[in-house]
Amino acid sequence: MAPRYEPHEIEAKWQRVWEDERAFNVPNPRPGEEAPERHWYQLEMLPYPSYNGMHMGHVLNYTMGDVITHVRRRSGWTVVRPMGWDAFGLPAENAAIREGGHPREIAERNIDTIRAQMQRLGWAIDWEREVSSHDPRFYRWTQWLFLKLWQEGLAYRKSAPVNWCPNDQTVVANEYVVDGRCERCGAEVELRNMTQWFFRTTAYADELLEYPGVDWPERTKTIQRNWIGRSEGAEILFRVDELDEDLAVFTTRADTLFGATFFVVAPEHPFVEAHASEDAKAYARHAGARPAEERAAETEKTGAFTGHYATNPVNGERLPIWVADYVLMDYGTGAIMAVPAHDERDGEFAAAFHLPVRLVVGEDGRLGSSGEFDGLPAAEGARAIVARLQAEGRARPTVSYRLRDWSFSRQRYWGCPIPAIHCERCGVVPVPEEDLPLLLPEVEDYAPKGKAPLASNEEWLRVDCPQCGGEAQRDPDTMDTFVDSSWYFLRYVDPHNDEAPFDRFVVDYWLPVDQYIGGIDHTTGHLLYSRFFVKALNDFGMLGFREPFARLFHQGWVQMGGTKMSKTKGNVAGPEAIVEQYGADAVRLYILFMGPADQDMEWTDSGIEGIVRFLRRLWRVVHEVAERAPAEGEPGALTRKANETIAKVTDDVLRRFQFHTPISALMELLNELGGAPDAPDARFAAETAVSLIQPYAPHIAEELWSALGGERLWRQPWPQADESQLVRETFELVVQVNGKVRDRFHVDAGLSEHDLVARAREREKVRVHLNGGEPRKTIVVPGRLVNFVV
RNA sequence: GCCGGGGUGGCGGAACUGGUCAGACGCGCCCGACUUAAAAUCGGGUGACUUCGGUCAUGCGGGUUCGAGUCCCGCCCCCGGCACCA
Repeated sequence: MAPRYEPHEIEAKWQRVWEDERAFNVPNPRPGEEAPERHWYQLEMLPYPSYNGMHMGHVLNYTMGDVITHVRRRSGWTVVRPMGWDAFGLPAENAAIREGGHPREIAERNIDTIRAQMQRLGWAIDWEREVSSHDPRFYRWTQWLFLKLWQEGLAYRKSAPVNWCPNDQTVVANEYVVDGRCERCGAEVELRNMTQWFFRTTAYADELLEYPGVDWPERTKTIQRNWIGRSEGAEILFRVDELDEDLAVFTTRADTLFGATFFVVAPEHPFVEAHASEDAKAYARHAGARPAEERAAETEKTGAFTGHYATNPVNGERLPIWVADYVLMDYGTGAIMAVPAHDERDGEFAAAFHLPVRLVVGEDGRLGSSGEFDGLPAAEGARAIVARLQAEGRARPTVSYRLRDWSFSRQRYWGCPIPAIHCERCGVVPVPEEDLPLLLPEVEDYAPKGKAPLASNEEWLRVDCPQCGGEAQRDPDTMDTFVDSSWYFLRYVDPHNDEAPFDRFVVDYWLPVDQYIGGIDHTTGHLLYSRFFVKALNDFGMLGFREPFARLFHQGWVQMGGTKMSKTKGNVAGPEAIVEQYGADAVRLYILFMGPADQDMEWTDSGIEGIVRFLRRLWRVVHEVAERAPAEGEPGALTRKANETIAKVTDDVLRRFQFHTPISALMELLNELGGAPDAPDARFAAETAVSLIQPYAPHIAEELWSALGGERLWRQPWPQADESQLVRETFELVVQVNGKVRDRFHVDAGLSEHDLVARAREREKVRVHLNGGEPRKTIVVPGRLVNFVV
């Protein structure tokens, strides 16, 4: 009799063994010593410990990573699979304000809960590499990297309009403003002019458009490319004769220059304040104060004449200069030449203010009314016009981007302090490297008040200038948490390094990350920032690659009530209830069996019974086989089925990234095995089933492997399909007449096409449908079918 | 509007390069066995219609092909990204 299946007992037992035997701890290579050549860096996006526990979306994500880790490990790869915590950030801070307590306590409590859940689920993680962004041993190096980027000119300060969240009382990066609202809290953001720290992400705009040697989903690359928004065009200077001043415009349609009939500047353009009429200034003040969202939603064009004229450099025409809010200050030069005939928005404006319209590109795509350029195709015309103006010093080809530099200062407490000192005499001075980490001080009150909470900590704020020794002040802002997550994957592989953020030899060994798994919502944020960091650090000579993530997979959302699980919506389901009732193996199998991992899925536990039945049947059948004396005889159908399953599971996991179909295949194998537990190859089939299910359900697999007399399944080589067993000796031949199946019967696989046709024609059902006639055409698909066309 | 992804049984989904009557595997449902009974377990059935010969079925309409869920053209619907970006 088989013992009872007690998931809690066997799961605890094997988790202890794995820990004692350091089953999933992986050493780093050392220079001069031999290290495994086949290595694999398996990474899933690090969790944000804002919940007191994981939800099923996390479980899906990390279980997928776990399956890959096991299959790769057992296929001969040395797999590193670390884990850590994105612990800084607003949710912990807001929770602390709401509930009392310190954000550190809340973050660390949540980390403890999540870590315990992860361990309970039995994931193959190298816990000795655990890092947390709020740990001074980590953020010391975040600060160090900031100083490096600053020193190299990739971090700088400037006053610029930034997104201000009035609820969180802090700046929010463009990437995390959705529909004009703060992605975190949903409050409508305002534009504010503030002096902020920026990373010069635009320095890599062109390179970020390319993905050399990188296997990413097409849609992800498209989203990033849309976000970067590269347009080729030209900057053209228009002269304002009476002011003896030039105004630059950016255009992608230099071919329409002869069609310009007016000129427009953005309300925020310095020209308005300097030279515009009082009416125009009043308009600009009013328009500029409106939120960008509202401006964009406006269908009616509004504007005012400034009282000045700009001269079109190509034909000397004087164009009235208007101010209008449909022109944006932060794209191009904040000024445009308006061509109402060839630009929809300019056309609307011209209609509203009765301005002239002049057509200069014909139906045939060639220029007209354009002087010497008449007859040229548009693209060629644009080049020719820019070339002529360039010779006159009035134009140059340029490229414009939608991408903005990343503003990363936050007026909040719970983040990495910025190691910069403001000195009246010396300006902004870096904190000396030997003074790092610059510790986050304790403060009494970190409630947002519109200025950084650290600014109220006088004692911390006051400091001697490292350059002149005079009285100076620390920078009171903290860094965006996306700075932490832009390099955590580098620290994971060298987490205990006290000399540097990471060792180049070590990162060059493990990285780029072989497989990254995470949500597509991070496409224009974290994923773009991480690429920026890696390119910059490569330029600094700190590492030897330019892309952080070689392969990328986005899991679908686990939803409840049709929307993504979120704590604020209250639709969160965690694994604990199912773990408690059925064990970790059941949860792991069930979440992967729910459907294709890249598709959104509606959470329901109504199907868990099927998985539990499967596990119990597996338990019973394998024990039944283990207790029988092996039968004598030739391998048969079970051997072939087992080999087919090996091929299917391996291919699905490693090549197709499909995790639910292997479970179906294993169910099929078990169904066959259950029907023939006394077959001569039952033992082989049982061993194969247990071995193949190990990545999904490692605890029951270990236990059953022991029952079959094996040991340490996690160290056993991944099964290889025996090709010779995949070849069938007979197959079912389908016979069609005019494409309709009329008969099917088993034939020897070795028959020639001629024989197949002959055998097919003998069949009674086929003869009836052939009606005595001769087929006009016969199609033979070897190994499958014969089709007669009459 | 532009770009990307997707529409298959009551449900989740399978069918990987056009080729074994599309629907694997599981859920649900129905029937049966065991049981005093229930649960659990085990066995069987389950796309629709049917005059039981078949016929119709993968969002809709057309096309290519001996053969289309799979390829092509047009349309409808759903999801995601970008959007007054010159």
